Amino acid sequence: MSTQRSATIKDIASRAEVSIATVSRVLNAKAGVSDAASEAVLAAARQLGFRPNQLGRNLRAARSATLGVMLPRLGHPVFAECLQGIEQAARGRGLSIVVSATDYDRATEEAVSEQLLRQRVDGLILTVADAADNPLLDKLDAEGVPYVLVFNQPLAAKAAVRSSVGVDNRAAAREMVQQLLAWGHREIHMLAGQFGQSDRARQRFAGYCDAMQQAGRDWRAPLQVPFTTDDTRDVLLHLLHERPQTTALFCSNDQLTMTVVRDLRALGLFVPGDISVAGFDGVQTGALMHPPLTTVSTPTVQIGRAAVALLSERIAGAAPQGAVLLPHALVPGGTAREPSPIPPRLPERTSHADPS
Amino acid sequence: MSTQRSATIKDIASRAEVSIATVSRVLNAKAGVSDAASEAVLAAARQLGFRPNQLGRNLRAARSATLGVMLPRLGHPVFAECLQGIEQAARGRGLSIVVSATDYDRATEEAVSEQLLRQRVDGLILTVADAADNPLLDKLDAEGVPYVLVFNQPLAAKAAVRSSVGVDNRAAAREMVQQLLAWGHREIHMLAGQFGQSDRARQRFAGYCDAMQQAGRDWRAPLQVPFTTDDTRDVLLHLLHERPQTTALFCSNDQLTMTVVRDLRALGLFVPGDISVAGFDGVQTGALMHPPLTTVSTPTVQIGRAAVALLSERIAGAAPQGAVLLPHALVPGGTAREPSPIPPRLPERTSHADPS
DNA sequence: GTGAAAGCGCTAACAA
DNA sequence: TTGTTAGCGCTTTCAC
Repeated sequence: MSTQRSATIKDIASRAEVSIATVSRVLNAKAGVSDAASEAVLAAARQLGFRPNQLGRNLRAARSATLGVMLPRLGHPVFAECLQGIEQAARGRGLSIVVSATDYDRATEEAVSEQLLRQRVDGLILTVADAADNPLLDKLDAEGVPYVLVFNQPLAAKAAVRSSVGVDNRAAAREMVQQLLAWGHREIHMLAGQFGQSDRARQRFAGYCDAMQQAGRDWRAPLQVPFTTDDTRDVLLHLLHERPQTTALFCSNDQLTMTVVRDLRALGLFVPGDISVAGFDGVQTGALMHPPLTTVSTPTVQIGRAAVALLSERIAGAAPQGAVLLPHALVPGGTAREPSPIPPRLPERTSHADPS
Repeated sequence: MSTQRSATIKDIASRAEVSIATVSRVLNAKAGVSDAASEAVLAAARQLGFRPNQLGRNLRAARSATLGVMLPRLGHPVFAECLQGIEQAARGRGLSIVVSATDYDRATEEAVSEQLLRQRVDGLILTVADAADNPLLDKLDAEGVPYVLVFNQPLAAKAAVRSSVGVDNRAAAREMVQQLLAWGHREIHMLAGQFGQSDRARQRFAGYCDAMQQAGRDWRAPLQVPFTTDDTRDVLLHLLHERPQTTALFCSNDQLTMTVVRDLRALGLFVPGDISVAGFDGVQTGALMHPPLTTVSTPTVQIGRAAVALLSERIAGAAPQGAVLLPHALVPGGTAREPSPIPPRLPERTSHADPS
């Protein structure tokens, strides 16, 4: 039990009978110290159980060797995997990360980033709810704070001044929907998280429109499902009665995809026999589902790693690199395939608002 | 674009024509400042876009308002959810968290905790690979560092000097296996992550033994599956040929459970028709599986929140509270039920080491 | 009600 | 090769 304050370089200096400058030099492995002094310092440090105080160092250096990370949710598989990549890369470079969640809330984004900046993090890695028109990013630009966006794809207009890492959401969504069309689906509808809360969802919707339009098919506005929704049965029933020719659904993220697959099944529909479902993200558990999710896999961990690499360059003085797009991949999975020639028998339209 | 150094209280002082002491008092809302001075300071701060430098504050206060968090993996749903709880609770208390992963590696645990301590975090929230005999924890105890374990259940002998939050792994596993026995299963085997890397797995195994022994059934050492394994077919084939009477499997974590369910199916077995599978953790995606996982649900988010609360008390000077056990719950799910009267036809025993 | 000054732990410029 | 000293930004005595 030691409640005593921990040793400082001063303590080492007096014990080793040298000056604090010499102690500092030895501890930082600077040249120009005699072997005798060096050994004495090292010995004293060991005896005292010396642990350098990073606080002092930081203040002096006016940097913290720390990266600020700000993500919407930490428990969400996509962000959790990305965070894993960030942490790993940061640790590899001797950097710490201080992590905050924003719950997709602008006010929280504002508060959290301010807190991070007060701690003088060397730079920021962040996903904002909406990068398209975001005062916070403008502020960071104006202040010259080094940052890298993850998952957000900034508008082309801002690409010159902003760095980001992610996938090409629009192109990837287009490819996925093109695949559905190639399988023979004609009426495909989209379900998405709320647009106001996710520019990714918007970009993926744009990709869906691209593909449908190009194929000469009608598209409709996506059904927007709040992030908190964990029962999509009513939404699905509504959709399927209104558009009974629907043979495929495209979901803007895999959390939603898994929920939809479960709920379609709960409504008595077979996936993919009666209806095909495709997703986006490629979360790990998707591959464990039965059937495995048909989805767009995105390199979440690598996105995190790349963000750290990019941010390090920015901190070192490099100019913003614009949007770095990492490769995605279509996962055939088993929740989507050619549409059945006979349309499914639709379930009764009863409310499931009160699940039994 | 402002590469200029940011304003300090000194800048405010000269602009507001007061002393830095007054500035500090105003910014910290201390009493005893005239309205005039107060307004002048606030105005100057606003004009200069002042942002308090936490680094200076920390050095002076000899505390960082930061909690260190050290977990085996950040992408793992259980830890990710826990981290979400930690972050949320910390943010609510105005604390930051600096987060590191250890990859279940002792050397990394050592290095990471040292790094955290150098940053003078006010306390530590951590999951170690093995809390039973851990030099790092002994060191933290000796140094009087406030910390709270999450998920680890310290030995009773250490309960007086250590704080931890988790579930009663042994009791919960016992209940789950008792449930399987109540359904009529007689030969139940366990699959687990590697013991050396997880005291949780060991405790859950102990619970399995408790239940089997109490029911007068034989139990066997669990099949240990490395964390990196994502194909359990060979392990399962081996087990099922050696013990063809097996009707139920108990897995020490849900990641493993989901993999096992998928692989049994790949081997041509029906779950739960041919064989029942039960898991442990209650990860969110488990409920989206088809059928939903039969598992022990654990309050991962609350564990994180409780850890922050406990740690705050420890930092404030409270004595260690020993092990806090949060309630778990048996989730009936659909991957386990009464055993089928007719034993399943076993698949051929061919190697799947090279999956097609 | 206010200000001057010390000092938290550290690094680095400068002098010796 | 070594030591002295200033100072990073802040809070907090202590004196006025």
